[in-house]
Amino acid sequence: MEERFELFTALITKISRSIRKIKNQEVEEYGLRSPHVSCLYYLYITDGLTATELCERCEEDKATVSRSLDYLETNGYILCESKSAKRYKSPLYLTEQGRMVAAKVAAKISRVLDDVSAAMTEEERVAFYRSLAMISDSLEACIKSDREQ
Amino acid sequence: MEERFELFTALITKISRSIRKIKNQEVEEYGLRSPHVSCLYYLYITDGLTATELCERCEEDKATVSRSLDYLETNGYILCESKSAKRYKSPLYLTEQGRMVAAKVAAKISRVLDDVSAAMTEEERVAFYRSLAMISDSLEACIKSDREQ
DNA sequence: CCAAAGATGTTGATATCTCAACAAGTCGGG
DNA sequence: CCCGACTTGTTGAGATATCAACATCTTTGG
Repeated sequence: MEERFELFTALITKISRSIRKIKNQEVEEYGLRSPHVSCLYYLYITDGLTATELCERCEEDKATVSRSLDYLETNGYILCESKSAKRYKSPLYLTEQGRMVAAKVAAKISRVLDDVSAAMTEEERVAFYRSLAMISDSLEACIKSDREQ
Repeated sequence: MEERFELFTALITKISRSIRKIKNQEVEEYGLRSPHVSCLYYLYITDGLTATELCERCEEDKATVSRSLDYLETNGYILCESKSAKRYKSPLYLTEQGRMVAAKVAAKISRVLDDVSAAMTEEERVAFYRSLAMISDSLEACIKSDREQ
C-alpha cells in the first residue's frame, strides 16, 4: 500500500526529468535551457506579464525566474520597459527573435502533447489533471500542517 | 490546448518540490535529506538490495545514489557486506538505527498517502497511476526519437 | 588462464535550485 | 510630504542533481 507512494514519487521525479530534457533539446541550439523555456512560453501566450506573474504561472522560484529573465534580456529574447532601474512591476515583451523561438517551443509542446494524449481519452485527461491538482494541494497542506506543529 | 502542457509541467514541478520538502521535514533532525529517504525506504521494504537495484526503484541517477549510500554508511544507517573494496554488487542492509529512521519515514509516508487518498476513490487512484506511467513512457519515447534525428 | 567486453560503481566538474538576506520600489496614514 | 510597512525583485551561499570520464569487478570466449 505505502509502496505505491514511493512508486508515485519515483514516477513524478522521472517525468520531471523527462520534461526538462525535452525542453533542453528544443532550445539548446540557442544556448537556452529548460527554465528559460517556461518564461518564453508564457510570454508567448500572454504578452506583458510581470516577473511575479511569470513566477506564479511557471511555479518557479523568483530567484530562478529573475536569473532566467536576466539571460533572456541580455541575449535579446525579451524586452523590459522599465522606467526604474530594475524590472519592478514592469511588463515584459518578446522580441522578434524571442517570438520566433517561443513559436518553435510551442510547436514542440504541441507535438509532445499529441503523443502523450494519443493513448488517453479526453475523459481520462480531465480526470488526470484533476487528480494532479488535488494531489498538489493536498501535499502543500501536509507541509503546512507539519510546520505548524 | 497546448497551454495545458505547461500547466501540467508546472504542477509536476510543484509536486516534485512538495515531495522533497515532506521528506526533508521528516528526517532533517538526523541530518538526512530527501535523496537519503528513498534509499532508506526501499531497503526497509526490501532488505539486501544492491546499489543498482536501488537506482531503478528510486529513479535516481547512480551518482546521486552512490553519494547517498556513502553518507548513510559512514553515519551508521546502513551496512554493506562487501568482500571487495567498493560496494560492487553487494547487498545492503539497514542497521538498527537505519531501521528506526526508516520506520518513521514509512509511517509518515503512510499518513501523507492517507491524506492524498482521502479525496480519491480507489478507481481514480488506479486510473491516475496508469496515466502517470503512460505519460512517463511516452515522454521517454519522445526524447529518444528526437535524439535519433 | 588471459584478454576483451560489459556491467557496476565512484569521482570531479559543472549546472541548477533553493533559501535567506538584502535592495529597491510603492503605497497609505498621519 | 514623509515615514513605515508592504510588495517586488536581486544577489550570494550552499545544497543538489547531472553528465561524462574513469576505475573496478565479472563474465565470456578463445
